[in-house]
Amino acid sequence: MRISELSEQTGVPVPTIKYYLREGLLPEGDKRTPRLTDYDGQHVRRLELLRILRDVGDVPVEGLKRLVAATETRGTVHDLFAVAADALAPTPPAPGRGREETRALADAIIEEAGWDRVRPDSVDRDNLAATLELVAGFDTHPRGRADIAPYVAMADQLARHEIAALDDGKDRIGLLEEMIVGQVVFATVLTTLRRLAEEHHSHERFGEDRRD
Amino acid sequence: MRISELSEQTGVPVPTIKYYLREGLLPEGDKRTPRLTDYDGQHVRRLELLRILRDVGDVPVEGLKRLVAATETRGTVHDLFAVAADALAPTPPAPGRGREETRALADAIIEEAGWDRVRPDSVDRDNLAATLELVAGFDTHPRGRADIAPYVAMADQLARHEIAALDDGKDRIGLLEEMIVGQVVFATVLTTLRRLAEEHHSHERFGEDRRD
DNA sequence: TCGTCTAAGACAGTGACACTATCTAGATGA
DNA sequence: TCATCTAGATAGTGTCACTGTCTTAGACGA
Repeated sequence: MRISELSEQTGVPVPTIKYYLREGLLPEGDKRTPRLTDYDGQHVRRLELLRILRDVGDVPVEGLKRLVAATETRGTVHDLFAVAADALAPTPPAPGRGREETRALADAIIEEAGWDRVRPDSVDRDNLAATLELVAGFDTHPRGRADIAPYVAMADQLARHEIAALDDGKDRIGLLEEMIVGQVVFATVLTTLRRLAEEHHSHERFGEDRRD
Repeated sequence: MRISELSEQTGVPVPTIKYYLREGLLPEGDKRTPRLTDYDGQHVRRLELLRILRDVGDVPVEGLKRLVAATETRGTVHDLFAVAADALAPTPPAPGRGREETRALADAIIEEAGWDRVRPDSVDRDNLAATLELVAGFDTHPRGRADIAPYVAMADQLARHEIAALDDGKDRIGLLEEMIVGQVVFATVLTTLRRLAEEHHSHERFGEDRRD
């Protein structure tokens, strides 16, 4: 398959494909001659995967690179997932004042949840701490563990469901793809559903409420 | 309070405050003379709110503008929330092929959830449809209602919890702020917690799994 | 074989976004 | 007094994710 065909089949413009090739997001095709390269179904699939992660999940190109690098991870499938989680997590903002405490709070939340398999240096420990730091000082919202507890329970449920739903017939990269797409797609879906559900449920409490 | 003080108290640079003033995100201060304007606690609070929405929730400036406009909404608090939900929702991408079906599927999901108070023209109906459209054709992931059902149940739980948690002592704008900050902050928190939970729970199933 | 098409690869340019900087004229205040 | 600050207008910056242009040269149908 030539690059123009690859472009037609996926809907991704040729210059964008070239860009992804340059960035190492898409493996090189089979170079038949210096002027003819052959692409195949593997490239089509990779391109579709990249587009879903970008368009649905807003994963930055930098994150996609980390994810591609993560596929090289040796060890168990669990190890692979852990590295991929870091790749997918946003880079935490530089700590401001109060990060020490929020980091301790984040660690306490994770411990209390019983998530003892989370690496001590997981990027998301810092992400959680950073979010708590940013909202500290704003009156409404999360002051301590109690406010977060319902979300911990929810996240736990979600994760169990998603891990259980993975298709055992796949190889490690297949499992990784399914996990990542699920994480990204359902994060978006859940956010949207939640806004819809809030619109619905606010009616019962505030449907007649005309307060100033 | 002068603009430099407002900047110090909030940590937002003066040029950024001027930018927000220009964009109408921050109300003008009290103009004592043509060269001296007085800002107060209301401005501090608004600035903190704007920063949380941008830094934690990645709400674009355009969305912040829609939100500010939404505060003018007459009618019930429920009406106010509905307009704010549209303001906070991303603008749906232009429909591609297959949008008709995914839109019908989105509507069916909402109906099946029993969310009959959602406006027929809610922006998030299109957002849900757009996401379903983008992942259609990728083998893993949401094919139909059954895949989405667990997320619908989860969103329903979340929304009930959050609506119930709102402080009844506030005025309509206070309620709106609490709702918005909660939505945005907890969406981020939940996404992070979920990645952490997946790292933990993947250990049980894949901790020894070294498949190729 | 000729002539047109298209590819690879290098590199420059674009557009959106969210600021950030500069400049001017005119107060303010130690 | 005079360095410092202000409002307001306008221009510039940095990042990100592409997108376009150009050159060289193989591919392929007539």
